[in-house]
Amino acid sequence: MTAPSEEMRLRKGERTRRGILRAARAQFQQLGYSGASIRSIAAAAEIDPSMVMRYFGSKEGLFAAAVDVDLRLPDLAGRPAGERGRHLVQHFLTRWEGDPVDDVLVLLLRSAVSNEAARTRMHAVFTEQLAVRVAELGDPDGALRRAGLIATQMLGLAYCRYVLGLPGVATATADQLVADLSPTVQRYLSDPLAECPA
Amino acid sequence: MTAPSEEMRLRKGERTRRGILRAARAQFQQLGYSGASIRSIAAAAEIDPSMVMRYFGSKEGLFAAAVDVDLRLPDLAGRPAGERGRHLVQHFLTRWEGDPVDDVLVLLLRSAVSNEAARTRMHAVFTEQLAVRVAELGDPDGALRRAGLIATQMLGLAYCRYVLGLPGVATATADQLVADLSPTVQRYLSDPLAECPA
DNA sequence: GTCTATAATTCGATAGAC
DNA sequence: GTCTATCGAATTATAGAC
Repeated sequence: MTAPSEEMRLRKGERTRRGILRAARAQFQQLGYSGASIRSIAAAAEIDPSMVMRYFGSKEGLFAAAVDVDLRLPDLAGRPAGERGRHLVQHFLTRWEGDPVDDVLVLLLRSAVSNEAARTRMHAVFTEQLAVRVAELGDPDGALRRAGLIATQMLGLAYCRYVLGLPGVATATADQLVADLSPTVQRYLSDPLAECPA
Repeated sequence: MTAPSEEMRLRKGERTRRGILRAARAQFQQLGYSGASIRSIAAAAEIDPSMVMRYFGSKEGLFAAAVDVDLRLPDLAGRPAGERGRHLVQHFLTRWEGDPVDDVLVLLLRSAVSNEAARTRMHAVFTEQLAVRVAELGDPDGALRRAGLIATQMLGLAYCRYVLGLPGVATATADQLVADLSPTVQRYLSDPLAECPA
């Protein structure tokens, strides 16, 4: 009989690695990039600080690994035009309500205010994931602006609800928010955009 | 003939104080609370680091002084109901476009992700300034939620345009943004809110 | 009021034993 | 793979000369 081995429960190294990443996300989220320290992250993960360096090379390497994110945006083109706004809002809220503290997009949101790498990553997520989905609906010229408008509303929601915990926003139910925000996103997806002045 | 004195050009202490505050806002905004240092702030203000301690007592004291903000929100009740959304969006954008880097609300927005004092201050601005204006329009029960919805849209805009510099948002003109966002804010001000589920 | 000097921490990163 | 020990740099804050 061989060791429990590679397949069953992950190799110990992989478990350690994930433990570090989880602790790192929590700390980067609460304290920002420079506020979090390798020492405190290691303490939270209950391992030695030198292990962090071994696995990720540097603090920057750890951060880059921590902010990898796939939004897994649903296909909107296959949906009735009138339901797309609601569907998109619902997708974000379902994802966030599951484990907001653990969601990488919220971490990116918090980190981007003081970290260039996080800003760059956020731009990539925006253009490669959100804008691409919007562009699939036609109006390729306006896709970037439509996606931008949607981003202002959805990132603003994440910021007010999960970062600030604003009274009127954090106390609302997810269903209320879906009902209130869906018409906005629906309009950004389908209504004519303002003309650019001469 | 007395000294040029207290009234004309401010006392030297006051000028120094303002210079420190201006430098501090710029650095806190770019680097976050822990990323900015008293030394670098003092260098930018071209004074000695110990002066900062003398004027503000500590880094926390300096920060608290730097994030004091008055939105100077216009009176909405005196306006035609249909123009309120546009008027409010226009107010924010005019203020931000003037000197976005220097605006204290954007500084608060950036700081609140990693600083408890900034979050607390943001809550106060929200309830004492925005929510109060919204409550003046009637529907006192829904005022907090309406104000919250407006906050998600306007703070989301500030975040995407001034913090992230997102392609579709940062490249738009202020007039385009006013046109695109006004209907949203107008709806949050006046449309019926979603019912709270049983 | 303004500066120098420095105390007291804390940080990221490295070297090397086991 | 995991740990101890430590370096060098940067930080906040204080004490005191002028």
